[in-house]
Amino acid sequence: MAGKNLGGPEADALDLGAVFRALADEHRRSVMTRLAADRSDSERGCNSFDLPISKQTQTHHFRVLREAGLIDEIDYGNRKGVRLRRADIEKRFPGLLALLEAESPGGAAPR
Amino acid sequence: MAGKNLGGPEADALDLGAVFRALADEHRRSVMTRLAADRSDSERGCNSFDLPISKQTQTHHFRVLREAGLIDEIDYGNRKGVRLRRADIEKRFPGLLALLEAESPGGAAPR
DNA sequence: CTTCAGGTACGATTCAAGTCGTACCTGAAG
DNA sequence: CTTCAGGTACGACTTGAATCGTACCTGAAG
Repeated sequence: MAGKNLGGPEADALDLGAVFRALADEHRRSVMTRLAADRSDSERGCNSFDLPISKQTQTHHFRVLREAGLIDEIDYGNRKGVRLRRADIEKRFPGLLALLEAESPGGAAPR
Repeated sequence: MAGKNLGGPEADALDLGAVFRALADEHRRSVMTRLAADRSDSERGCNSFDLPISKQTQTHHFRVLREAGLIDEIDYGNRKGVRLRRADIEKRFPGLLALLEAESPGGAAPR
């Protein structure tokens, strides 16, 4: 029952180019914006984002995010979980998640 | 003699998607990394970056950076100047330039 | 004036990326 | 067992972006 975590790069190995390429796509940025705005960092289902694209394309986008080191994907066989790698991102690229959070619909307010 | 400043978006109109798309390219990110690391924010020539690409392609890349609102281009007719829009970027996307500066060859040292 | 370096405009080419169709796998629920 | 929803693998298509060739413009220096 315990899903296995699909591999991604180590925290130190995160590449800014890969991160920017990942965030250049609107759908992926939408996912990251919502993940950054959710401070609970709870594991979420892949279809909790209501992306207006086919499931094959969703698979592709989540894979890109994982290979960029931005999320963890937990494979349960017939479903999949997604979790933001907040600590690793914050350590390697401090401030990046704040930029994304500021793009959240209700998240532009400075604190 | 006074070059005219080629237009770009206003500070408030900077789009994070366009910025990420601009920074996704290695050559453009190389330019921005060096601009971010140079705290003098002086105007620089376009060929002061030693990009290993043709001049037509350089024109294309600098245009993308300008249209994303990251740089100003000053047209003198037969040459061109480039200046980082540090204040506007810092206002709209605080911390972004620090991320780029950290990628600078000698700029990874935390303060 | 002519020459020349820096830059642009336009088009063509090449390549990467987003998208989806078809087929298949996986685990849970009947 | 069968059924079904969620997900993946593979291939094909399409679009956008990076690159460059050719031609032309601009201003400065002879």
